[in-house]
Amino acid sequence: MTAATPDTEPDLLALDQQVCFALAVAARSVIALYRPVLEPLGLTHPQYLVMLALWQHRRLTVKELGGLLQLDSGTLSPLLKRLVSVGLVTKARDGRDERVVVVELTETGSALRQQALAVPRAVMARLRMDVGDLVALRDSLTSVIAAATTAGPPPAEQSQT
Amino acid sequence: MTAATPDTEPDLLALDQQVCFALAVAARSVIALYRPVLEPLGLTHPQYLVMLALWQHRRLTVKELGGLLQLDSGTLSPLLKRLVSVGLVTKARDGRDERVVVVELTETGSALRQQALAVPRAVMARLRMDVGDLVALRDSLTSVIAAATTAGPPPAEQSQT
DNA sequence: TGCAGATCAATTGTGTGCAATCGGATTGTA
DNA sequence: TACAATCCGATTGCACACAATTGATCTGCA
Repeated sequence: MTAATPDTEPDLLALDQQVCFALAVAARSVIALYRPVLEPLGLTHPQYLVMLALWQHRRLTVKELGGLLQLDSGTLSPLLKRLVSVGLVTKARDGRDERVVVVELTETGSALRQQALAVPRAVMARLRMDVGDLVALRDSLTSVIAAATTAGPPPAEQSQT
Repeated sequence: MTAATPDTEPDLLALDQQVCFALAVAARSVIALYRPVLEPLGLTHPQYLVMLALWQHRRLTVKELGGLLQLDSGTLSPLLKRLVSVGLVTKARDGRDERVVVVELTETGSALRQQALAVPRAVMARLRMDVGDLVALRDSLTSVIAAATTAGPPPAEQSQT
């Protein structure tokens, strides 16, 4: 039980640090689990996420990709450049709006999906974990993402000047 | 739309991807919450974690730091170099074992703790989130970290020792 | 004593991730 | 038609994060 004493402050502060540190370590650990599985495909984890988005949508602008993956162009530009260099995707400016760059799968990129289908199972094999725990984790993560992304800066600053 | 069909295989595979992606996004989002709070202290989030460890232990070897934070020397070396350059910590080789590098707080580094005490509260103010959800998240994360770090490569290789 | 193997930190190279800025293109407005 | 504001992606600079290698040191064993 959570002792409902008025002085719960210290616990909350400690909890915050535990959660953030655990979040960072967990993300790195799970991504590390993907590494050997993705290595035969020649993909890093972020590249795998980009390919997942393209396998689903076939054709996306850089901005759309950034929205889906929560990444900006500073990260996506070099990443896509590498995917282009290995022949998995193509980049081309949209004729109707020359500002927009459309990313599209190549034949090779589409074909890679077949090998990628085995990835989730392989990762799950390494991460032997209770399904219920996994569902609970996903729900918790959804809450944090919502709280962290909607939360404006602090509560609200009184305008001064 | 969570269809509870007896053929749960596809759902599990999809869930797996959601979890890992959500983990990456959540970690980045929460670390982004720390950024403006840590900025007045002149610290990045990984640097803040190193300082937290030193405020607690006062004196640690690079290896001990790596064990506590789950980071290797390739990450810690340049990070510590920056903390040394701004005068928060010192590095010195151990006299008894010249391979070991001992990291220690300077006066400035110790004094910074006073300002850092306000950090958790400020982050919690930005992350307006139910405490129960936070506890659930921490517990879930603990499970994943345990599962991801203890899990050897694939299921099991035939012993060859 | 002497040497092979292990340990530890640093370094190098690659790949994200983010802030800030730039240049080209489009859109709204006068 | 001009022109300012906006939008979009690329680029630059900095800071992790990890694999692989290197160099210095220590330890165990013959």
